Amino acid sequence: MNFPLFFCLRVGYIRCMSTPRPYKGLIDRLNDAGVRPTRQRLALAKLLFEKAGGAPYRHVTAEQLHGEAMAADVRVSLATIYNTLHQFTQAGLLRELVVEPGQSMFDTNIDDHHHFYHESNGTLEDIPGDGIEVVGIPAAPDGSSVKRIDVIVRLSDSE
Amino acid sequence: MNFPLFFCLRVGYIRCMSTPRPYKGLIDRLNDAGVRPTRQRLALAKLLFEKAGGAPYRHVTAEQLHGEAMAADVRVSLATIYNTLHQFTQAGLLRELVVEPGQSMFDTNIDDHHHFYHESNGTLEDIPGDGIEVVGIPAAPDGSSVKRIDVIVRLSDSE
DNA sequence: ATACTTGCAAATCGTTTGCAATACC
DNA sequence: GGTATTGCAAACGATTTGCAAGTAT
Repeated sequence: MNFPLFFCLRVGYIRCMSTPRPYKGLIDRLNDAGVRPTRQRLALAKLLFEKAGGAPYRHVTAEQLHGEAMAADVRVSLATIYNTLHQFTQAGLLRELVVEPGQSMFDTNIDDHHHFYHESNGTLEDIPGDGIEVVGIPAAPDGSSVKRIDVIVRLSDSE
Repeated sequence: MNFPLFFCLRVGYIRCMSTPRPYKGLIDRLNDAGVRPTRQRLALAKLLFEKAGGAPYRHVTAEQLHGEAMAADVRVSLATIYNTLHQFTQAGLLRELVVEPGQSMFDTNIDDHHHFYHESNGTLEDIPGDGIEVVGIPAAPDGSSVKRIDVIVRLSDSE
């Protein structure tokens, strides 16, 4: 009779996610992307994909996500954060952005779109894909093809 | 009588730069930019601004430049390379680009222009400023102004 | 049962810094 | 001569890796 074990698990789950029907949807999402839905990956997916305050998407660094995980009582090592972010990126769930030397940001918006970068506070803001367009790109040289275009509009405080 | 000393200096110079009238022009350039034309800064400026094979401009990393300096028998520490690259950038002689996580590139072209990035070999290629245009940028939010727009066209080898 | 994941701690990489020695004007 | 610059080696932060222990299917 493994009731006690089962009970423990439930408690663990409830503590981790704080919403009634927590990981439903996320599990499918991870499975569809081909990443095994482990406890920590689900917890991070929840933070990434469901915890966008008002905004539809998020831009986070590994350290930030780690901090959020700690705050949410989800014990995940930083190494796992990095692994997970890269796995998600490879699986097409995230997009990695480099805006400043020294650290990567991960964007939960994987559609074509571009970014404002607020230099004052290191924050990124989406520019909707149809709000901007790049024209006049010369043909890609020789045997290469365009994989993606990144546009970063760098903003500095000024009135 | 300091003839011998003078002689040594000449030899040093000739060894360092291998062209008859070596730093003329570069000295002015550094002075105009407000950086003192020291021996190592001149040597690096020479590598940066005069050693572009056929292309008008260069994209180098700190490590690359250090390697070139070594190869040219110019003894400069890596720390000085970094210092110099940042001083040149601040002085408006270079432009810093971040294309991949983990390292910065420095571009000797400071005019408005954008880049192809060849993911296969980590190489950057200029797209002339008038060969590309970004249209439809929403107004900069609140009290901020556009400082600069970076467009990176990422290329991957195909077929 | 087996292969995949995780955590930890150490290693690595690019970059920065403190400070004594040196070079510039 | 006085200040700016350099080199070295150590410090640093972000990221990665190796490996033993834990977890998913």
